[in-house]
Amino acid sequence: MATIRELARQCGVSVATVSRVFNRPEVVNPDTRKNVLDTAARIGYLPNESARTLATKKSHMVGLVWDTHHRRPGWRHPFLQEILIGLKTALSDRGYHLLMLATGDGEGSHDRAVRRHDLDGVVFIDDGTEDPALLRLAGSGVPCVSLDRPVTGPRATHVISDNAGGARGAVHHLHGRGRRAIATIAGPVRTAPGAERLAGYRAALAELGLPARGEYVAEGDFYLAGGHAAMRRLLELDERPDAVFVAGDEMAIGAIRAITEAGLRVPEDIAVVGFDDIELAALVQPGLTTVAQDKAGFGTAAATALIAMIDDPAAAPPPPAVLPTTLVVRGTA
Amino acid sequence: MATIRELARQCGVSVATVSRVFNRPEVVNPDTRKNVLDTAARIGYLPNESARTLATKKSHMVGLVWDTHHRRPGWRHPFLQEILIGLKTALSDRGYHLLMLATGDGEGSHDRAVRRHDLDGVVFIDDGTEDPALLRLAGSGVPCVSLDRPVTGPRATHVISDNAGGARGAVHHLHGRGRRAIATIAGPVRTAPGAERLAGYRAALAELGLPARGEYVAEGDFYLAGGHAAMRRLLELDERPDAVFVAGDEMAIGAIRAITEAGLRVPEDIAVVGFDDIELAALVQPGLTTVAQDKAGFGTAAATALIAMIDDPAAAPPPPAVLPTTLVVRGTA
DNA sequence: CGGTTACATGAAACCGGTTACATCAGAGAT
DNA sequence: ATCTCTGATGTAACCGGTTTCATGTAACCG
Repeated sequence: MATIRELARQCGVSVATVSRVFNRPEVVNPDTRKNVLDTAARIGYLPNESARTLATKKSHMVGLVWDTHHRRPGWRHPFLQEILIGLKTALSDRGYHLLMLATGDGEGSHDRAVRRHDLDGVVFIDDGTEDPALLRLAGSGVPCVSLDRPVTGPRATHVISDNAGGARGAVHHLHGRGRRAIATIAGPVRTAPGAERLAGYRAALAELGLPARGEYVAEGDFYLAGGHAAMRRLLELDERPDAVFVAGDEMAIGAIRAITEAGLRVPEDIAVVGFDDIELAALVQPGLTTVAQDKAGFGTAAATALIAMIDDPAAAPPPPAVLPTTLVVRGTA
Repeated sequence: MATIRELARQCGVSVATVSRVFNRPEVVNPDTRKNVLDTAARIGYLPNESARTLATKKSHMVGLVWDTHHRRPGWRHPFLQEILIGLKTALSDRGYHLLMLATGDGEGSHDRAVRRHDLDGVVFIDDGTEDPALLRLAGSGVPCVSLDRPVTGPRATHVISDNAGGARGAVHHLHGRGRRAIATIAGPVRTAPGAERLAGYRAALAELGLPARGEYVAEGDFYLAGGHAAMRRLLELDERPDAVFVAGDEMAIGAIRAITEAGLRVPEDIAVVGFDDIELAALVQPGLTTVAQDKAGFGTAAATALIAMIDDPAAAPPPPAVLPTTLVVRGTA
């Protein structure tokens, strides 16, 4: 394995010069530089990352923590792969790598791993506000960015969809289709997306001059069964709604199933708009009209924010990134 | 940040002793050991991974390479999250971490990353046989384990589902339901799963004494549209099949759609069995009967194989792990 | 022409661990 | 009492980079 000293010897220069060629090429004489680079390529020299990290305290690695044993067993993050791709691409463009730190390692191990490996930053994916190890991390001054949930810390920020705006757009769309009795199936209000989408629904009703009826708000759990149950409750109301804004696609599929089981038709009797645009939304029949999140945007926005914080250790954390949503009109509304 | 020398000073011992406490605790006096561990906990000492790696050439990290720009844009690996969880859990139990190395970095960068970071091993996820960088890697003597596709190399092995067995089971199941005109929609035969599932289908026909008709084999592409198109071809045959074994769930959904569009019913007119047991399989209506793969098993089997190779550098690579499949009977057959 | 300056480079300390080898005390053997 | 062996520990070199500081050379200036 070629080391920097070996390379220096072959080039007839000192190790300091070789190091400069790779780290601050502009300060070394162009001829020397070319010579070093050529020989490096010839003998297959690659700088050793551990040695660099040891000397500089910068690992060029960021940790990725995501919950492996989610609140619900069998839960799959709807966008994990897209987020991973976005993150990975944006990070590797800047010379960073991603180290996985799934929840469930020995207690409180995230912050340990960060210190042991000199990680330059961390991203929390759809998680983070409950685990004490994560709070400790966010508070410790390591650059952190959280996806889908706000997080506070001296060098922490987050990226989130425009949940309220997307919800508003959905309700306006239903109104535009002539619906007036518009109900909602909300996510758990203790989650940021759940609360924000509900707020957007209410804001839209107010803007449209529609009454805000308490019985038109059913709380679900973001899962299919919860959407199903919530819809059944809505169907039992005296004044049955003619449209539902559902705060998550999986719940929306459940809701549609409940509607169908009740002998009603979608969208003729009840129109449905979901939120997320999961893969399934395009595959069910009729196709689910839904508010699409910018999946790849999560990854790239997170990478951008993280790198900004890493590059300028003194600066304040960038403001939360709010990703625009898009209404995808298919068959259910 | 506490270093080993600082800890040694506070304990009144040498750095060598401290190092031994963490690496070969049995050779140090129990009293000394306890003293060192206690003070370590008190001052929050954590051994620095870069320094360890530099000294030992073992990074306790394994690379994960998976294709970010798959053959088809928008392709999502059906099990990525489950595999990741299985891998991560099994690896972190043994003190290893996962470093992500997505395809699409600068050309041929996988093997570079492996060398730069002194990675102890690599896992390829549903990928690997085409990229020259991966072949180079597998040939280079780094422990490699590939998921879903065979690989060869001095220290390479793979884990794969019992594709042939699963396919056989599916056909036997259809036969048991009284079907005799059993067609198949195969995956691309150049892929291992595609070829093996087709072989299993043929084997079952032979076992059951059913004729092997060439026109009953339609090749798909593992995607919904391909399954749809393949099914339409099967529907045009003079002797229409009364059952189809489809080598992938997504294709199966497409096939069912084609059947429905033709005015036929599933399973009454044509029974369908898929392969994979993707999330969607349980959510469509009627539920898709399918051959389930052991998703978490992929991750744990890969981790086990990898660690075996890492622990014994001299040994031959373990034989390929073949994961059993399970037939999940739902509504389509 | 002496003095300042910019530029290119080298020598050596340093990052924080591991480990080969040396040392030493005490137990057991002769 | 002396020798040997074992167990516990310490000394110092080493892993492969980065970076401070010193040095040398050539250009620039009044």
